[in-house]
Amino acid sequence: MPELPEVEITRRGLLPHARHRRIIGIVIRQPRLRWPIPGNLATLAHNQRILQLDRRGKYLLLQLERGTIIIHLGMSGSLRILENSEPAGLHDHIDIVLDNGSCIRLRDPRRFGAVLWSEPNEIHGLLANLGIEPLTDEFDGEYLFRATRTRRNSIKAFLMDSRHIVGIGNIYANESLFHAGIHPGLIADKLSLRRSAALAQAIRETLNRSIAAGGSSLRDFTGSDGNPGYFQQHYFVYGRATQPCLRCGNPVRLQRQNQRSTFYCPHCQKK
DNA sequence: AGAACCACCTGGCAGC
DNA sequence: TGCTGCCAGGTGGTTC
Repeated sequence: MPELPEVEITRRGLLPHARHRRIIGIVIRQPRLRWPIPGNLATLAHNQRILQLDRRGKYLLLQLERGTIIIHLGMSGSLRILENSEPAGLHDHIDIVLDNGSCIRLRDPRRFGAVLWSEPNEIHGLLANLGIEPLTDEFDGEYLFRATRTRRNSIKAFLMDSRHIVGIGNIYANESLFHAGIHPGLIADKLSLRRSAALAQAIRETLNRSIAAGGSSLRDFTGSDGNPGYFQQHYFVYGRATQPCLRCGNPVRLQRQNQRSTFYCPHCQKK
């Protein structure tokens, strides 16, 4: 489920349990994620304190004293804090064992996630070409307008391209375009300055609303049977094909776009 | 340079 | 009940 809000909720949920703790071991049960987990990760991270937990786009960054553990949740990944003695499930691929008897455990059934290592002062290749963070002040209508000027693909594909903007996946691209009243098939460089401002605002509000909703159940990050706090959300268009638009009542339409499902209201969203 | 498509993997669900 | 086919929240690499 992880797009920017889910990763941010994960970060906030883990933070109080992980920060200032020392890593005393790493248990790798299944190294074959999107890329192999480095075989020497336990050695690299051993005995180091977790100084900070950052997020860049959909990547979580465990900043250690000398290096960084980079975690991506892929399509199906989730992280929880558990007692180290808690038995691991089928898809629990790696534990980062902490010095207080707990561990950070990654579950990822589809194994599209990643756990990688970055040396101090190294800019990892995966992070090197990432675009703007949509929740920063620099991201506004003018920025979006300028960034789309020469882009001839659809605005939806543009929003989902992490080289331009990070953190917006299929769900929040659909939802943001709905809230801005913009048709997902609009060619990006046809977006007016005025509508760029509406879209930038819709993106911020959609992401922030979702973070606020998920943040209300952060306590679920601890304990053996809790789900990460982002499990239940309702959407305006995503997953609602043929159902009435919550604004105008006309049926929500489903269309394939760049091999992804695109949901929109043909009445509320115009090219 | 930029856009379109494929691949990686498993689980869940609809339809038969 | 069990099989088949299709779908899924991401994204780097390849091809055009």
